Amino acid sequence: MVTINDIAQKAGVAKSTVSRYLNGGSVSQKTRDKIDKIVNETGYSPNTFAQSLKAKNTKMIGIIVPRLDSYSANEVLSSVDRTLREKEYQLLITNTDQSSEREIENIYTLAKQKVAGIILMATVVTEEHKKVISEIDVPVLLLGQQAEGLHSIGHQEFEAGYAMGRHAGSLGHKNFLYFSVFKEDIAVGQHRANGVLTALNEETDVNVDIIETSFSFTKAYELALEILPKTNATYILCATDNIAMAVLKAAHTLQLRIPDDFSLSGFGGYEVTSIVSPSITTVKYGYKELGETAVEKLFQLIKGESIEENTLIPNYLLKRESTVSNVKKVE
Amino acid sequence: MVTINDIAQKAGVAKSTVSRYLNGGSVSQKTRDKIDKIVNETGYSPNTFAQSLKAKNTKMIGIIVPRLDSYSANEVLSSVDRTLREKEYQLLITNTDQSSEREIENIYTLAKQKVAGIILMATVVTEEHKKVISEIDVPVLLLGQQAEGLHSIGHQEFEAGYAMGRHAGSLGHKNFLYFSVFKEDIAVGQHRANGVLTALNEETDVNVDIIETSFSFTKAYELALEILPKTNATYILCATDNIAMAVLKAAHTLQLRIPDDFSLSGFGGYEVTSIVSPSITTVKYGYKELGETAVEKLFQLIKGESIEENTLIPNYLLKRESTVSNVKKVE
DNA sequence: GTGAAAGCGCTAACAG
DNA sequence: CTGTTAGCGCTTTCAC
Repeated sequence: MVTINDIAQKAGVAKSTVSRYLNGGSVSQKTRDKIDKIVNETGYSPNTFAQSLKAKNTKMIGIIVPRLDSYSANEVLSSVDRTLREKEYQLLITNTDQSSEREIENIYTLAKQKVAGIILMATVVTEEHKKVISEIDVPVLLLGQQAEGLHSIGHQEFEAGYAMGRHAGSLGHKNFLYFSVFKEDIAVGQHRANGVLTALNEETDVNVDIIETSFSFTKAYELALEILPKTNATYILCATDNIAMAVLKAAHTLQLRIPDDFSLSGFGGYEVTSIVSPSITTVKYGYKELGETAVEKLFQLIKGESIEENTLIPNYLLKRESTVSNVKKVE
Repeated sequence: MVTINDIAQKAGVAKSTVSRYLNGGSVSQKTRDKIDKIVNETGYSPNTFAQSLKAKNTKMIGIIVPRLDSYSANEVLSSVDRTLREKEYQLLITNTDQSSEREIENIYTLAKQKVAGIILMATVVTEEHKKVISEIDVPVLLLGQQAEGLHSIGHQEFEAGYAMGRHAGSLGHKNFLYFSVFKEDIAVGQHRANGVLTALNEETDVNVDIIETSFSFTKAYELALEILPKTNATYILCATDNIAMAVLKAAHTLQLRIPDDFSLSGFGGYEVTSIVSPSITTVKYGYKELGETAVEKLFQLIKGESIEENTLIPNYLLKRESTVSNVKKVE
């Protein structure tokens, strides 16, 4: 391994001069050229660890994701990665497999690695999270959820839910079924759901059943198999596209037709919703923008600038084949 | 920041003793307890960089992926991550956005970070790759491709192609269309394709058209829109599930029916192929096993053990609704 | 502009 | 078993 000492020696200068050369300090053109040559010859590249030892932090950003096999997580990941690369930062991705405990663990691990900042895609933010975050002195940006006292960025969940609720209501349906998720998930289980329910309650004579399921495709599928035969809903709203896909599959299994037997919609704007038939009405979230803005906000945090506690990214409704007017059936 | 010195001082021992305590050296129970207490009180955790400075390598494995938004990449990623965690290793994921140049770059970056080993999901392995890999002295395991002189692990591509070809042939079709990918991709563009063609050529009186497309959904979709109306094939094989999904969508757009107008199959075993209707015949690859075995092999490499140059993971055919016997149409 | 020297936090002989 | 003593490769004063 070639070190700064080797370079200094070969160039006949002190290693501090090489260090200056490396870090843009003042070095005469002559010395610079000399060192340049040696560095190129040897292919020298400074030892990141030795650098970090002094520097106290690195050009790395850590991101903690609940799962690697989720469309939305990957969209954000791609976007964050791209944005970071422009800034010559490295992304360190760690996966928690949806374990809250592992989230805490990973915050520590990343802090130890001296990442400059952490983006945390938590599902649920506990007191313990807050404690750990305050202990380490690395800025943390919450993504997708909010929590008091922590900086966060996320989607306009209420607005998304509301837009979808309006759409559903405007089609003249009266009986709705909403596949929601557990309330501990503030963003999806509360804000998104509230948006949906608020809009639906603005309609007259409507009946809304709410059923709680999880983000798991399989679980949602099994639940749908059980529920679909019993419900009289003519419009089924699902809290995520994933759940909507599960309901679609269940409908298929049960030989029910969408949108003839019932309308169906999801949330998320997953690509697959446009491929299946019928294509599924959904809300397209701004994952790319979310990733970009997250990085921007995190850097402001790192620089010590003060930013608003919570940033929300807009989204828009995509009306597709899976949702139709209820009037049709009456005709 | 609390350092080993602080601990040593507070415990009234030398820092080397603390170091030994940390690394499982021989320390008396009494001293151990004393240090234990201080460590817990202070929440001390050793500085990874200082450790790495000496150790010359870290408990991190780097993985270079061509894209973050691909099903197969994520399956492997999940599996590698899980396996690594059991060994208390961290995964450092870097993304190349399918740029070969960036692959080279990332190999360097990871080597500089002193990862213990690198898993490279390359699409094409150039001479430059080989050069770089030989320069750094970190073991590299190629995943999904093979190249002479490099250790690799991948799928049984030929066998997969052959199995699918047999299936297609056995259904009595005579006119086939194969959406392949560029030949530079050895695994998919050559081995998989060869498997398909070999099997198909064992049939009599068959006609196989080959059309080259890319891994991009959109590109495949547009190409399919153009090709489908012209072809007389009754069975369309696609090199990936992604391409198959694109063809499915194109068929939909063109109001063609699958499998009535033609049978369709993909490769990969993506979850979505079981959700759409008709469900799509595919080959289920062992992504999980691939990830696990990759880690295992990489660790053998790291330990300096010699392993076979190339390891292949088996897969199996999933017959679904999208492929039916040609005889049907004659009836 | 440049060099000498003092660490950064930790590990690893080497004595004792 | 434990303390002393060198470094690991690099950055950063502080004189010159």
